[in-house]
Amino acid sequence: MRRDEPISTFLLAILGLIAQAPRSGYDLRKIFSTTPMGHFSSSPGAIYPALGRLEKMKWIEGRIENPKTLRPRQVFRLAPKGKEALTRHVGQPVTHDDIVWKVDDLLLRFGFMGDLLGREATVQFLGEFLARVEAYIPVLKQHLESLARHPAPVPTGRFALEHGIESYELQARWARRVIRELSPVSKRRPRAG
Amino acid sequence: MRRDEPISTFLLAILGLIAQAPRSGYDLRKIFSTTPMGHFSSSPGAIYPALGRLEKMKWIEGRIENPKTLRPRQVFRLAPKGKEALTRHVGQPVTHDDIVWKVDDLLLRFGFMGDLLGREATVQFLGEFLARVEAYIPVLKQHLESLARHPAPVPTGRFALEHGIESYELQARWARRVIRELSPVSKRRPRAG
DNA sequence: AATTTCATGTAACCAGTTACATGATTCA
DNA sequence: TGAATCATGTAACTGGTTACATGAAATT
Repeated sequence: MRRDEPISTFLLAILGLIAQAPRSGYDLRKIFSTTPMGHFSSSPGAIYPALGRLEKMKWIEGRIENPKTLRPRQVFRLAPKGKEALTRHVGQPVTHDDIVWKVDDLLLRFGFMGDLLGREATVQFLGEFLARVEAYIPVLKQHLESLARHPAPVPTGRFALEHGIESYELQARWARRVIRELSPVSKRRPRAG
Repeated sequence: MRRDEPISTFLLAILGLIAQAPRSGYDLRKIFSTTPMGHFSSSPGAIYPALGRLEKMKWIEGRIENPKTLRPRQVFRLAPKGKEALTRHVGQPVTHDDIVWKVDDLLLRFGFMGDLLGREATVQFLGEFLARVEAYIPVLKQHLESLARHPAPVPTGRFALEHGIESYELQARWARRVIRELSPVSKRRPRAG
């Protein structure tokens, strides 16, 4: 078995967007530069070579729309190989390192997951996510304590770490909420009485 | 006037840490790999060349500790030019783009700011940060509304965006709290009665 | 005696940034 | 008529990743 080629956050974004609907390089640029999705800025020098690579790997395929014009618009759609790779990637288990170094990536994977994996797998993903986050918070609090032992006149370092901790706590709350909303309530039991 | 050479998040982290105390490449690697500070992973292939560049720019200067051994430990301290550049960089005004694409960078700047700029400038920075965040939240809510108009069976995209909005709301609360804590309360007025 | 930790670095590769280039079409 | 938008791309540069390499000192 060949090992999976790793999918960077940037490629993930491109693949995910193309999975939602066929798109051109220009479409992607617009999305990256105008919507909250994708704070990966995107210059043509990043997008077009990436699309070229994905096409060469047979993960996407381009179809030229107006063949006669000089610079015809080329729309890419996801090829079976790409769909397989993308699906496998977003469904990967959540690791500790993901939580510490790649939250953005996790959130992006989550954002595309609904259509690709369905409800059950999504809930499972959130469960793993929640467990990892809950395990990490105490570690951060430990660091905070040792930081607090060296007081500074303007302790911005400590405040920054507190911000980090609060962020993870928020993520845990968010995950719990979404799990709840995605779990079948078997038609919300009517109030007794 | 020569334009400032831009300081990447990675260089910022290195400079800020060296500003706190003289450190070797190895020290930095340890910090990046073991503490919550710096989710910029750091391989030697990133750290050592970066230190080399900073030294060539005269922003830091290295002092070799055990000159006789084959691989002597080299400890870097911040040079005046580096301190000036770092101070200028962290004190830069908070822009909209920072809020959207470089929150990590902002938090890092904030974390180092206490020692470099003092209380007043820090509070001002937080004020700008808060204003930008408060201005951005409605924009995100707008996007959320338009997303909500295309319902999906498992709307993970919508949930991801909600996560983003909640994060910014948290940041606003955090900023308000820290501003409060850093503002001189003129000795907390004793309760009347 | 073997493993881990301290400590620094290089080389090949890959990918992203910036700036440049082209030219049609639509709008003011 | 001039500006903005649509639309795609290349070239030079820079910097980060991975993997490799070296070897002393401390620990087990």
